[in-house]
Amino acid sequence: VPPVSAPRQRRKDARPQELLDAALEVFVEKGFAAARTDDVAQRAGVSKGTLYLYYPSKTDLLKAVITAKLRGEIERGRQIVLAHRGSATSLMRDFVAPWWQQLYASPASGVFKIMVAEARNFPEVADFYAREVMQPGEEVLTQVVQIGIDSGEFAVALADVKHTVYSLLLPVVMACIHKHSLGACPIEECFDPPSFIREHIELVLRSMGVPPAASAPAPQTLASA
Amino acid sequence: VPPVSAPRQRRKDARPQELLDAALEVFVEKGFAAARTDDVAQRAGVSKGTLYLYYPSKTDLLKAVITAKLRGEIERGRQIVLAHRGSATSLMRDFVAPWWQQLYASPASGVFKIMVAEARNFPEVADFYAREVMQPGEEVLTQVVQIGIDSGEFAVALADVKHTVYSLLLPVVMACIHKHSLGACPIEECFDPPSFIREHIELVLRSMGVPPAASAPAPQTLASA
Amino acid sequence: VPPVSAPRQRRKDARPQELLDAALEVFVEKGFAAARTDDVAQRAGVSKGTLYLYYPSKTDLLKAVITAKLRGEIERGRQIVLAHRGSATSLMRDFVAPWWQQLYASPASGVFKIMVAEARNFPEVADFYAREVMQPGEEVLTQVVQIGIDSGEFAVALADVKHTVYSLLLPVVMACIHKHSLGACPIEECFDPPSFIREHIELVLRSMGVPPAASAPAPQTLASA
Amino acid sequence: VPPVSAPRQRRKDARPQELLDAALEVFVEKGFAAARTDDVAQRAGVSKGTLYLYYPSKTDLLKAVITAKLRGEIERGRQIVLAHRGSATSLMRDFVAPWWQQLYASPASGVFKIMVAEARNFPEVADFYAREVMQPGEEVLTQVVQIGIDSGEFAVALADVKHTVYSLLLPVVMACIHKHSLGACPIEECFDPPSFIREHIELVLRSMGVPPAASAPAPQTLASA
DNA sequence: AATGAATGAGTCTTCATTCAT
DNA sequence: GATGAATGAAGACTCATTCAT
Repeated sequence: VPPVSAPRQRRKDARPQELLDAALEVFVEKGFAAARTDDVAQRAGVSKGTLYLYYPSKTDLLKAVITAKLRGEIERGRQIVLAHRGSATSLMRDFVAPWWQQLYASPASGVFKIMVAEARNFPEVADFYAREVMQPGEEVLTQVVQIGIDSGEFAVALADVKHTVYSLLLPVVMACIHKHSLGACPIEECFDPPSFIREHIELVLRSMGVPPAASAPAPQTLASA
Repeated sequence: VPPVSAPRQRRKDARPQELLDAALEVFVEKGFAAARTDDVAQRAGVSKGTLYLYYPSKTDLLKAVITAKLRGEIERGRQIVLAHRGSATSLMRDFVAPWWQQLYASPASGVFKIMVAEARNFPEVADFYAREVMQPGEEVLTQVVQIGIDSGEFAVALADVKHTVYSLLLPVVMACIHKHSLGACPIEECFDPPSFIREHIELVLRSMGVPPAASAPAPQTLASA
Repeated sequence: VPPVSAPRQRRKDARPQELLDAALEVFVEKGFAAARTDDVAQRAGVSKGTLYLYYPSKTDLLKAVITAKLRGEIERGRQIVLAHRGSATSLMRDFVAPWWQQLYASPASGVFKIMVAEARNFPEVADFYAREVMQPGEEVLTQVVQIGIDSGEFAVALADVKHTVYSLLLPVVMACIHKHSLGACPIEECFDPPSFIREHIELVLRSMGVPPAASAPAPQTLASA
Repeated sequence: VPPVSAPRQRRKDARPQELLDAALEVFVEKGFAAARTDDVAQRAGVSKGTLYLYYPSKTDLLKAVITAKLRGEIERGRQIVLAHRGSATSLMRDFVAPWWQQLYASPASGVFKIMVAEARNFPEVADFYAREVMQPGEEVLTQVVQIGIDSGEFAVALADVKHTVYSLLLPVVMACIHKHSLGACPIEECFDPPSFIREHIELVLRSMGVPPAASAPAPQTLASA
């Protein structure tokens, strides 16, 4: 009786994902242009030739990395907002914050660094990112803020909603980028991203007139999510 | 007969600066690894060989670009704070905002993109940046916030001052980076950075309990919406 | 119950020949160096690995193609001459011409192109070709011409018999080569090889003092003009 | 006083031709696909990089070799025919024969081998060859034969002129190709191309009813041209 | 000081060949 | 026998750097 699934076959199915993981690591570490395809292959545990069995060129690998790693993240955010039934404040504190904390913690956070570095060299990738990531991402957050305004929770009368969304979002994206650039250098630094994300959201809520959360333990609970 | 200070002489003295300007442009556009020294030389109007008369290698050129373009910016910020005698709120609205708006508008804003992309590949550059740019930059802003707290203008009881500074600063850095990556791609986008910077500062001030500016600023804020 | 001679078995026996056919096609089309073993295998309807079950290397495949495809052709020519009992003129018109027309029409004509291209890279193949194809080929034709001279049909007093044979043979070989190089390109061209072969033989006969064919052949010649 | 023309500069001007010569040699020897750019560069006495300063790719080098080496040859033939005032027979014996003998002897003869091998892989090159070499070449010969027919020297009533031209031309082209394939292999062979070319032309003339040249020494004189 | 021709190490990519299934 | 995933050596091409002029 032969084993149910031969390792060779299982390998073949897993390869594309393994290669994407390896490529993400190397591209984030070195930058796309400075990354060697050898390194990607080696980190995935295969030879250089194997890489080309799955992706026809280094550039195609880049595109695959970016699209594969981001599609899911945005959809997760949209689901959170669609499913929520409570207050906008709770949505921010109990769902947006953990979502971002997990995004920051995951390797996918590196994609922002790649995007920023390579957008001008690969216009198609930039198009994809603008259309499939940035736009839906902004829409989700705009919806959250709008819910808060409509319910009277948030007071943003004086400010542009779009700019509020940027004030809310950009620091998180910047934190993701920082994690993989200066944050990865051996420089002493006391920066706790989960806390920062939580407090930043709190700061924006405060700016919209939302009073601080009732008790102290609450934030700690969120941090563990 | 006074020497006419031949244009050639003037040219020669200006060379290093012209080369730095060209290098900044090309590095920001293509990324350091993908940038060709040919392009830098050509954009500076000299031959490739001439470049090497002034900078011994591409990497040295990178270091020179980063150090030369940022030193002044930080010092400007420090001077603003040191010289200021009025309220912290006014400091934010009347000095920090214009400073950042000018930084955003200047080519120096591109250095953030280069830094983010190359920090891990050039640890010495990262060290310089952390020591000479990030740390002083944070100090200056921390000082401003502290002035506001000490004078009773700002209420940041629940939040870490460091995190408040990050909430204040990161969106601006992110905007600078965006300007030179996706913002430079031919994608339709309605984003007015000077307005955003002003409103973002206002948002942070509001989060610290500072009431909106009396009369003049408000219409401007609305007008930009 | 008689065994039905499973198609698989028949297939297996035919494999080597099918592979040679496919290899000939691909080598003639692309040239040996530019031909990919993948293409050969695919055109033969097998996997790349199977190719190596039958031929130990690409070079061995080349050798097999050349030897297999030419051995028969020469032998056919020799048999024609040996078996013939009539005049040398009739031998040329009624047997050599059809033989060459068939050779031109068959895929084997492509071997000349391969040989010409690869002789210097594969001296052993060149040796085989010189010994097994060119020499016997020349011998057969020399014999035909000699028969004509001996019988008084042909007058070649001033010319070397060897050169006469070359004058007779080279255009046909060249036509075969042309068929698979420029003749295969989408270039408008009005060239009818069977007519040319017939007329070329007639030209050489005329140069040896043989009068044009009496009645039947002439109209055919004119018709093709 | 510096030397009038620096060797560096003189070198630069000569490089393209030196590279073409080297490329022709290597392409003819190995075939285009099997030829290594390193070999071409080395044979021209430069480094691989230098090759790419003058020709942007291996394919462009191929095109340049073919066009550069053949343009002149055809023009030479046309000039011969245009300038001639004597009999068509003398044109053939005294001008076409030496022209072909020189072509055979020159490195340019190798271009036929390259063309035959690469026509299908490089349609543009095939187009150029068909338009700029084959067509004018045929035209020139057709003109010669037509002159002979019109003046009553040649009797080709029964044969197609086009086919007569092919009978005349193809053996010479085939001889050129042979020189660089099997003829270049270490195979004993007694083949004297200049004699063959002379006798082949004589054979074709004879087929058109032209009597042999008056005296024996004449051919020898032609051979020395 | 300035030039730009030349270099050659380095990288992406291909493909003949192998071998576990 | 048959397959096709995997390999890695080889080759086209790039580009930072040098140096003769």
